[in-house]
Amino acid sequence: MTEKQKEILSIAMELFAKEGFDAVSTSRIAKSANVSEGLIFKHFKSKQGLLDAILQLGQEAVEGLLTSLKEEDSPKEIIRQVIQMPFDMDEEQYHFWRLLYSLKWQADVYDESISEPIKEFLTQAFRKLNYGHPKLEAETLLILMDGIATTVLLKKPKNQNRLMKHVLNKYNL
Amino acid sequence: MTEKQKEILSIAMELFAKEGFDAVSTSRIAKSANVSEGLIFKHFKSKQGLLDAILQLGQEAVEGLLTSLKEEDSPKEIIRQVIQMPFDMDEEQYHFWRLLYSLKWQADVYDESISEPIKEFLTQAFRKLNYGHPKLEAETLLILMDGIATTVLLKKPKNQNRLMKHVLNKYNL
Amino acid sequence: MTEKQKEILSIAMELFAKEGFDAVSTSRIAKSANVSEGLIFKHFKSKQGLLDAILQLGQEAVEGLLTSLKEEDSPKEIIRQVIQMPFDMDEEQYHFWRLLYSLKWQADVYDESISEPIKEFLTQAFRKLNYGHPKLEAETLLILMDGIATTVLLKKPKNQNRLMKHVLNKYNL
Amino acid sequence: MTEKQKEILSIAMELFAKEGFDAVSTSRIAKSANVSEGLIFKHFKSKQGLLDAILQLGQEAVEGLLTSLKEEDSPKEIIRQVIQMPFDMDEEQYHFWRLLYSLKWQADVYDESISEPIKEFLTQAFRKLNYGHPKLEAETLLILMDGIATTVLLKKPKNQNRLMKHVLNKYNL
DNA sequence: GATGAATGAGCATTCATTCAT
DNA sequence: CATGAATGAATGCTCATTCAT
Repeated sequence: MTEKQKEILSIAMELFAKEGFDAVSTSRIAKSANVSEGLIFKHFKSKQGLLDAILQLGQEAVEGLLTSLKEEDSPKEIIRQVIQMPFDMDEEQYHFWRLLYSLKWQADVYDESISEPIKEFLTQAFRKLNYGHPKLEAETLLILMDGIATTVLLKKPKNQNRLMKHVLNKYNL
Repeated sequence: MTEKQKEILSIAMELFAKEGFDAVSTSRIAKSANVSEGLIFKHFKSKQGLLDAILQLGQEAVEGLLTSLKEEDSPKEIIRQVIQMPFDMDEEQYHFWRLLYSLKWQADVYDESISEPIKEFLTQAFRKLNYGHPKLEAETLLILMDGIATTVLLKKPKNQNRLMKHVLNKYNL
Repeated sequence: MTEKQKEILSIAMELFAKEGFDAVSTSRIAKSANVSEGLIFKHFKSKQGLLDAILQLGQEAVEGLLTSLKEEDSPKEIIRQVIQMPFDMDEEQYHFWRLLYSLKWQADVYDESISEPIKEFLTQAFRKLNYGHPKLEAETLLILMDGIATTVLLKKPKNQNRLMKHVLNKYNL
Repeated sequence: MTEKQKEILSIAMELFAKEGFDAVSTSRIAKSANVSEGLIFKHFKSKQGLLDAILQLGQEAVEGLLTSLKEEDSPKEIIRQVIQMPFDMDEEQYHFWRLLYSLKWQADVYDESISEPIKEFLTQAFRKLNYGHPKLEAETLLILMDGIATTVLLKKPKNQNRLMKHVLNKYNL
């Protein structure tokens, strides 16, 4: 992958994340990335192809996270890690997740495949801890994390730390 | 407001909700509503004006909900009502909220003014019930409700009822 | 049909005829016809749709010619009329036929439906005149007329009249 | 000329012939010929240069045909040879002539230089056979052959042989 | 109130072509 | 000889919007 290709991907992800896929034209991406508009299409075939490439890259990063979850077997630690997830993102991750969350609202794109394996881990963790409805408990926690991610992505709230501790506390962590 | 105006608003809300504001052209709205494209601009000045009119109408409906909260003074009842909110929406409300939630991700549009008064009610309710951090507790519950609303709007899950009961149970309701 | 629509059709036909469908951009047509480019698409949906509208119009004109052939029952007169056809075209017809002939070479577009009924008339005429192979004779004459039309459309030769008489003479007319 | 150059020429001729010069992009030629797009421009300077090279090659082949006509001095044989020309083409010739015929309709490209010397031969042949208007007769025959070539190139008709004999018969051959 | 003709800017995409390697 | 990254202009087409009727 060329330097320019990376530049295009990074700039496009940022713009898509901030303003939405439809609201950003390929011409703007080209200008922001200081390349010709044609180059985008040479490398990524279409605007959609560009988006796909971005998602592909993010997907791979996400899978890294999952591996670390997989290696953990203390149930408390698994729950703790899931709760902490949305609270530490670097700039790159921030853009990726913002993009992913905004895409969910576009027609047909909703895709739960990312959260499905996490739900599995959580369910087992809650079962080990003898929760009454481990699956429902896992779902509820994931939904809460979804809400937290949304808040973090949209409001960048100042009391993130207190919020995190409050949630950890709810699960006796 | 004429019959045609209502028709335009309703159709536009549905399309915006399902596919996103940017992804729906005024021409498609006109065709779907069986009116001329010109009429949309006669009545609503611009595409943005059309969106504003939709949001205005929804806002008024939301304020109705708030009034009923205001008249309630049992803290448990207030919390119960907030938790139940996302679980019973009719078709019209469904479109409105889906639109509102999708708009949050567009540049600059984020607007917490709707949830702010609810947060106030919840904080007071939790305080009356002697929760340790009533404000944080209110924020957390609202975030959870946000996550639940997202799930309901995007996945229309089948176990809505169990989920609702599970959450109510967490707050001893 | 608006004045502007007619203008677009006429200008487009001329440009397509002179330079070929692919070689003429919709932007050039718009400029030549003094209308906005958008208008072309409002009225004719696509560049292809514009071409179709042109062909449609020409087709109707051609069918007029056929009716006059149909009413003729002297075989000699039928043959004479067919031979004379390519020699008297006004400017409008000239453009139409040039366009039609140039389109034949584009992939897949070849369409003999126009000449088929004429071939039928000619075959019967030659049969009445006791030609040995009336169908083959009709085909040959049509092929010759095709060649003549090509010459007339491309070279606008000066000796058209002599050529016409020479051909008429070959068929004892 | 390298193998790759020949490949490019051959593929390009076929595509130009089938779909028209304008309708075929250099990128498609490159892909079809399994070479890089850059190579086409290295060898042929421009898309037009590529076309010129193709025509050049064809021209040389045509001149071969003329030499054999030149060596024939029986007038009947000359006429026979001209009539037979369009009826026996191999694949390569077929593409070349289809391309040449399609190019005639493009602006300005009409070029009679190829047929001019043949017209000369025919005129002399008809004169030797004491036809009344040898030049007009030559022109008419060439026009008929043009029509026949068009038919053969576009329709690949099944009765080519009967058609050829019918024409030969018209000239007592 | 309602239509539909008309616009001009912008869109994603493709084009022929150049050039460093 | 050959590639493939890179360009900038042009393409067909859609957009939100205006306006005369």
